[in-house]
Amino acid sequence: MSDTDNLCFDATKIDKLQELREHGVTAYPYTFERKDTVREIRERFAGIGHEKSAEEVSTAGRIYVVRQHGKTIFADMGDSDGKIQLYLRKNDLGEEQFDLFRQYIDAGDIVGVVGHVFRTKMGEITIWVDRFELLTKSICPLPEKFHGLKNVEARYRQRYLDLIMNEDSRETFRTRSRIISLLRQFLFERDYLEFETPTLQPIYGGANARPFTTHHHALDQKLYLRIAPELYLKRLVVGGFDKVFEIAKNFRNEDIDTNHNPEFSMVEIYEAYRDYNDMMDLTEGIFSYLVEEVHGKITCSFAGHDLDFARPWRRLTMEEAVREYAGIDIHAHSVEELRAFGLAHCVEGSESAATRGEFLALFFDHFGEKHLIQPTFVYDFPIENSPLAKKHREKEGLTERFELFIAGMEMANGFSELNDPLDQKARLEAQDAKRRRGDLEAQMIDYDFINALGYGMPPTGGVGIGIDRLVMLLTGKESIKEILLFPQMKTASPGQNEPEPGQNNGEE
RNA sequence: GGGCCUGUAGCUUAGUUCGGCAGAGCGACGGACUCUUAAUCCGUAGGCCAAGGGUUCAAAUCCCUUCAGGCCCGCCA
Repeated sequence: MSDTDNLCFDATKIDKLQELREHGVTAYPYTFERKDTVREIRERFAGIGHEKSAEEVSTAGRIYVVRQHGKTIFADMGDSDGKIQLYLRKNDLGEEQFDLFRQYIDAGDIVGVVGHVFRTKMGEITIWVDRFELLTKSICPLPEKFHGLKNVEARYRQRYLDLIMNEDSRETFRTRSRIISLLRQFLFERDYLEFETPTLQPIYGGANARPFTTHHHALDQKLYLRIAPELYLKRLVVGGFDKVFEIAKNFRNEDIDTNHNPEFSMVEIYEAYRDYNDMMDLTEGIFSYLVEEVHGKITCSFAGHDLDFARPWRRLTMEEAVREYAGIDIHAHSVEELRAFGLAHCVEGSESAATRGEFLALFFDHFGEKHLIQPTFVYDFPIENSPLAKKHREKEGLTERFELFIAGMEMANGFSELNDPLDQKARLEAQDAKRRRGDLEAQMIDYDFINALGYGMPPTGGVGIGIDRLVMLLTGKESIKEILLFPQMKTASPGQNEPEPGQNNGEE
């Protein structure tokens, strides 16, 4: 495969680079003494008039547009949080430097400038450049200055270019960074400890999902990329850390769509001596704090919905949700009647479901989820699909588990953590039996985890919050690809995904 | 897995209905211009119309296959 299939280098720009070197110009110097950012200059000189400032400024950034006017040049330069106009004159720079800029500095290049600030006749705050230095020569053409980079696929595949060109995209990822930072701050202020647990796991667990597999050569052992950090974080609670959390990348071998990426971020939080009611309170606290910090108010709009995060939020049991949205009382009917109801309404899975609990979950998924627009906790899940949640203290066949729904999306999942080692052993054995029967999403038995419970885990509440969906919500982006810097995309050009000769690609 | 839609120059796109020389703007390159800002003016180059096959005197356009992407549904937390 030739270079030109993969590279967008511009022959003219490479020629310019070569000529610059012949002129003794260093195209890729090592440093530049930047004393001011664009934002600082804009703030400090907000009141500047047409007279040049006495004070000298020194800043650096990427050139976006060059407007040549014979013996003067205007250019727009931007750094990570702003753009500013440059003004260069042949009189000031001297013929040699001026011609160097005119000939060789293009949109896309990164330069450092030293000069004074003034406001042009048209009112634009501008740096009157005394001297400049090429800091990085760009040899790829920049997209068009006015329309920018719009092509969705190119924006995802070449995110760096998207970020260079689209301020809206930069703003989205600034917000993402801020959300994660605020989340940490919220938890640190409440004395939670942040830990990192293994991503490569010999036994996967903590969720129902199909894992990615890999192989460790020296150990000659199969390993899985984690589908959840849950079982390791609970070991920490057993070990005596009462308030822990992890912001974890999880990996699930599933299809990709507007709400799912194979690797995604989640915060999982565990706290001893708390139950699922406390974790619902905590979840409310986190979301309402973030909404208020990011939006400056307790509401936000998403996908055409006006969402109100003022506490307390609606809480209803799964039975109540099914009664309200499916119009059927689970307990008033036999399993046969429930099946007939399910079949009549084309509820997926109705043929094989065998218990009230299974029908409860099926009916909720079918009728309930899409109606839950305003923040709503649904709680008390059937035991059948909650192998890590504690049995309900009063209700037979249910667990103390909740999920949070906002705008029809599942945003969080938590429970009173199962800490009875014998119960946990039985439930994981049941999962493993399903797995051996071919259920690709059922869990394995982690005996070491069961053993840890055997030493005694205090009563514990836990919750996992999907960070990507949280960021979608707070940035108003309806596709997960818009809020992931590098969403998973199928390899575009043939040959790029093939293993190097003589190497094992690590797949099982 | 199913449905709908998209792919034309570096970027943004017209042309596809109804087959008839592949067009524009920006960008690039050369030239003019000392307060412009989507600068302006003059000139030049740049295309295997996603890939492959078919129908036709003639295909960007019609048909088939493939690739990549978007949206919706299914599966999935």
